[in-house]
Amino acid sequence: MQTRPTLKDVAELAGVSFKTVSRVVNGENGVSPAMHAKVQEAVDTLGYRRNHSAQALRKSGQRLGTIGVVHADIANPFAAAVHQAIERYARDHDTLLLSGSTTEDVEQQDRLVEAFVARRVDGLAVIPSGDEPGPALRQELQRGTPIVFIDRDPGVRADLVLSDHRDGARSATSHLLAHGHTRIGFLGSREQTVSVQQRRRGFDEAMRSVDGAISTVRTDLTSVAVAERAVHELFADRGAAPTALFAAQNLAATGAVRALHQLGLQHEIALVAFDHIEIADIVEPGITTVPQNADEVGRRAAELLFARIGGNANEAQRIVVPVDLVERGSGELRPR
Amino acid sequence: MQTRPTLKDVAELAGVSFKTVSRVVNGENGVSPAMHAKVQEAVDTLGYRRNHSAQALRKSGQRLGTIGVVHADIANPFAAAVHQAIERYARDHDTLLLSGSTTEDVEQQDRLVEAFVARRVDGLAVIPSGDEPGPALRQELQRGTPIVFIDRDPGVRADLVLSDHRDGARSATSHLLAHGHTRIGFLGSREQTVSVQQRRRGFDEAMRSVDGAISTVRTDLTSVAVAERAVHELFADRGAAPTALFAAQNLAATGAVRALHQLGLQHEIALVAFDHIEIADIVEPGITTVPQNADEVGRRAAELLFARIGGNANEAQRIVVPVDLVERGSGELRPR
DNA sequence: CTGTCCTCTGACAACGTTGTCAACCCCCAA
DNA sequence: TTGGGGGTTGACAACGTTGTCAGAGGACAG
Repeated sequence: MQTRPTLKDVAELAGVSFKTVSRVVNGENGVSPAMHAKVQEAVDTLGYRRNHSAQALRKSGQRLGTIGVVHADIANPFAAAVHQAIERYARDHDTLLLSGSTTEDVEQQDRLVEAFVARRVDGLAVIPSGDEPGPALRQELQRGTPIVFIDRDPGVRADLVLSDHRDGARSATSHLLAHGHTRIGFLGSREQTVSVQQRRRGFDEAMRSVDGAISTVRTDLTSVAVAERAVHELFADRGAAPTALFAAQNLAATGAVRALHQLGLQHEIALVAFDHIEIADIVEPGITTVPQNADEVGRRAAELLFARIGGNANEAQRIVVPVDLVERGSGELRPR
Repeated sequence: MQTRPTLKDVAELAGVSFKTVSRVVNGENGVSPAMHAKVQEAVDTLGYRRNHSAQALRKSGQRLGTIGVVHADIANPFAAAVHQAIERYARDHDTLLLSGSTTEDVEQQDRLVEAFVARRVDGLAVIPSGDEPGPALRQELQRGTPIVFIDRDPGVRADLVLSDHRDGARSATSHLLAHGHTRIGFLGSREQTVSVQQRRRGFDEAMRSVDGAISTVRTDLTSVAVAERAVHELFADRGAAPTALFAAQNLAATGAVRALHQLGLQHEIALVAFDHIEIADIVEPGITTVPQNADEVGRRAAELLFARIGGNANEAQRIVVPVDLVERGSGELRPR
């Protein structure tokens, strides 16, 4: 990439001072029409684009119209939907998104935070990995950098928007219990992930409320394939196996559905899945889910973040977006 | 956000010149151990982070470790998967991703390109919207800015990585024809989208190769809901309706599957879908697909882009990633 | 003991932009 | 005719960093 034209280059071509070009480029008034036209022509000829770094440097301390989004896994449909919701909001505020994905690695998360901070983003939206922030993120929190956490409690006081994991899991589990199940399997993804821990807690609470209810727990089902295998193992011995499953995360849910179908058990083993599943209503039986509202989560998070960036210094807020169970058949199967 | 500490602030605290701090921060040698320790302590105390804008400005013309990714729709699973593949590659090259989504709007695409260029990204990866680039993008191409296009032919000479849309559509359609169908419906998303045009072309070619084959074409099915409705309409009059469907895009495919199931036609009307569908093997019958290899597409695109950034000045390359049909049942249904 | 070289440190300019201020020109009123 | 004022334009500093260069001081050889 060759060097780009600067204000000075344009000025030279137009035969004026570079400050005048700056005025034209920024649409400031106090430039005569003739001068404006002459400069504009030179700008177009050279294809001048303002150097954002120089501008940012000059106006350091001010907002620059960029926020950083730190994902745990951008390929997760929930994360992608949240991303889109944030972007939609940001666009209305003339703000761009820098983004990165940590693959659930706290160190990579810190590296991203440092890279974003070095670029002097106006603020950060973080879907936190691990159970607590790394040193870099912690320091930014302390500095008062505008930060909003999404989907998972970061374990520190800060703005946070998340679904009601615990209540969703509790109602999913209660739903299964209400349909007569007493042996229920819990399928979780990364055990370290706080949101999953919350769902686990909701599950446990519901199970404890019924005498004699027996839990079977499988965690660290971090991909569709792993979850699929786990369910196969679970039903290798039908005698001890649960009669219903609560899949606490979308990938685990997909794996579970797949395995149940492969085993021909989809009409016998009840299933409730946390999070949205694309064609939950097409499979037979339809999959009862507790879908998250990614749009709402993303939008509320963006609102909080931009409020902070705008100078809001109130106490940290915690927004819990409710979730509601959607019956589609799989969760209403009764034990044989 | 209050102002951040600068080299000068650290220098003052440590009682040295700011140039010495610069040396320590950059790990340059020629600093005595005692000095290094003293400075490092001050750096840690203040939580100094280098100002990327200033660094970028000073070394203008050099690479800065940021690339811009312009999506047409980041929430599309294919795009998200490509994004992730690019990021994985970029991370190995110490490069960050700036990203934005155009919602298929050429003007928004140009706005994003300008914003990225203003930030002096090292290069751009673009999933192009519309059928030709806007003026800003066009200018960057002319400037020789490293740019790689993904998934869709942009209509200009430039590096390009895409799936073999035409061949995939042709083989999908031939597959249906080979199973005895002569009335086949084409379900397309945005008609302006080049990749969809290519799939349409492949479909037409296959249809023309068989005497008496009748096409029914529905396009601009831009969401699952719209596609669903279109399929309902298509089968309002069973007499004239096709006996098989080729869904040329993932959202259209999902809509089609949903409608067929609602109509109870999933065992009568054959269906082949372009692109990956998450639980294609779970529904009954399984959905025969022509999946794209998003990982491969993203990786190859990143390779091309980084080669350009690295100075490769060879002629523009066009990489076509093959696609292969996967039989799962829905595409092998024969007409009644 | 002196000169030379090497190590460490600092002064200064420059990157491209914007804010401040001064200078200029022309017009109009006294 | 002259002075003042408004409208334009330009000179210059500053943002925070890195590259260049020079200077200070110590070690070592002659």
